[in-house]
Amino acid sequence: MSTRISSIKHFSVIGKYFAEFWWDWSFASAGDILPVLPAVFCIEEMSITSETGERMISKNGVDSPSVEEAGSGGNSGENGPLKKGPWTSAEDAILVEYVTKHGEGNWNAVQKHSGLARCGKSCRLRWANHLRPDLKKGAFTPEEERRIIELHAKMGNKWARMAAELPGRTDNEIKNYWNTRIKRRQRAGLPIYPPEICFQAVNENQRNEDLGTFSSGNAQHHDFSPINNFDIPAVEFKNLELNQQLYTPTLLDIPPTSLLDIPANSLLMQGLNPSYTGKSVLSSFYPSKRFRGTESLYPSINASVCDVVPSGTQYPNDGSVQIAQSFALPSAFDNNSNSENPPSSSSIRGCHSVLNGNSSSEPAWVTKLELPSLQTRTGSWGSPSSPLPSLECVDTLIQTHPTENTESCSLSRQNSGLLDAVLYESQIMKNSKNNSCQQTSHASIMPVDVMDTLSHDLHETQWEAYGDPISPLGHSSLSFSEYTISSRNPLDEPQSVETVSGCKVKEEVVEPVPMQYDDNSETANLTIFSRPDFLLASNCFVPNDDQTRENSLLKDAFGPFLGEDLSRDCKQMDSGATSSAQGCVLLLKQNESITVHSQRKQKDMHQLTLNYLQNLFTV
DNA sequence: AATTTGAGCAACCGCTAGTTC
DNA sequence: CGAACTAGCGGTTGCTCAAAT
Repeated sequence: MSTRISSIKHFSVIGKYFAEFWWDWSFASAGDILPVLPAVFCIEEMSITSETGERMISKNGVDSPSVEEAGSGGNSGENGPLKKGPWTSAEDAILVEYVTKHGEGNWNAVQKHSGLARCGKSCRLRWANHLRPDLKKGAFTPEEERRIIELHAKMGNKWARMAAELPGRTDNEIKNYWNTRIKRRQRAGLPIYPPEICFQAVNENQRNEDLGTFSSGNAQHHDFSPINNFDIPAVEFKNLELNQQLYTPTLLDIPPTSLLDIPANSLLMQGLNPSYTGKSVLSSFYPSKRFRGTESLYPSINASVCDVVPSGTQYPNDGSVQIAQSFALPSAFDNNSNSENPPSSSSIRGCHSVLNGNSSSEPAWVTKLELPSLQTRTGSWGSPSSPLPSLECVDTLIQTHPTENTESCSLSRQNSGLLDAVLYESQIMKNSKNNSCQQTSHASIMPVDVMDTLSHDLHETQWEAYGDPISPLGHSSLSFSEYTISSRNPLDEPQSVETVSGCKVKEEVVEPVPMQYDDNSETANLTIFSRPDFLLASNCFVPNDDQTRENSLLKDAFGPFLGEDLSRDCKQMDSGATSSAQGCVLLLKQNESITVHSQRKQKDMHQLTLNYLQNLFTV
């Protein structure tokens, strides 16, 4: 026995494994628990003597009670310090016994009545995550994994709700799984959502819209209807190694990998159409935290999407300008037409803390990043929901045709940073200005009824244009069609990775099955709403009073920085046009909120933004 | 064989929000 | 109405273990 135990480094490990055994064999009924306890104590006692109680010191330096203490309530914690760190089987037993007797709830009473030196919260977590008899142990099954992906595509980071859909699984478990999966797939350069999930979610969203959810204009339901909940799931991108050197000072103080993880081309696509501005990139900057009930996550976006914008009149045909709009904040494009979401006095309404009424002193995006899932929003937003193809999807799209342009190898997103990618795309856009002109002229946002009637035409013209494999966006939209169809196993890993001129690109196996958009108005509509450049509609292009004020701010803020170019740009904005500068100024304004914490950050960001714009204008 | 690195997991923290008293 | 309690969330930390170096 001692040999067996000595092979296990920590008694908590014993407890862990024993707990599994214990539950598997002893939890047929709650009444079966207690007879097992002596065995638990026996093993742990031995492990302590053989391995010492090194782990009894918790990380905060509080002496943890020994097993005996925990078991006997020697360090009850009612007056003494509460124990932290891994739970022992003895503690588990105490907790289980307590819950068996008294039921769940009133967790703070556990400590008082059972002598367990754990806070109520810890007890609750332990019970919920490990001791509940209905918990499923072991790794997720493929089916569960598939389900998690699906659910995440619909719900975002609603771990508890996801857990509710997966019997026996806990939110923490799912969260850990998801985060691990994200990391793994990011490392592998894979899209987070498998293509079929993308398509499925988009389809579901569209179906729901067709059922009238979005026309109800009722925000009360969106929290109950995950699919319609435009909640932005958190997607963590911490470990992607791309371009860290270049951006380590980081634009906007966003962890560089997080920003860069947003595929440059998706930024570009957004940039190509200012309507894309408000959400995917910026929602990453302004992640949703939990919001409940009637809260509208992005009221300004809400307003923006449904506004009518004359087509083709207000977008400067300068790709670089438009690109910069990728960085604009939602608030910049909010003309507050939605009475349900009155204009905020803050010009940075995209900021989560503002939206949620929180007065966090720190911008939410300093520490949190989320990417949009495939969710759409409906309800109070009263707008056609925009089933966002995940950025990961776009990411994959980018990689689908890596050799279409030889330049992509020298300046591909894979090998260069965001700025490089932007510059690269700018160059391409210059080369295909005619194309982009045509494209952007269609890039305006119109209300859903208009969209309905025009979607067909839009598709025929714009979509084809996007499908041009030579155009800057050609590969994107084209491959999106392919992408959504060509999936095999959603969990498939890439078949191969090939290197083209030093650029590592993932090879996607694509079955060239064309979508019949034209024959299916629903699908066509879906296509339009799914299009990245449609998704982030903005009403900023309709000048109003707010706009005028904004533009005046622009001039003030950017004049000294950019001189003639920007001044010209701002003048255009005075007449209703918009500009990259607008977004950047807002970034600067946003950055001012950082100043409280770090003038250095602000300085860095000013410089970075300035450099960015200068690069744009000089490409 | 020793060390390093990274994945996976459990647990915690800080916070917000809902519910109950 | 406010306090206490609880649930939930996002993020983080620390640990173990296995693979890589």
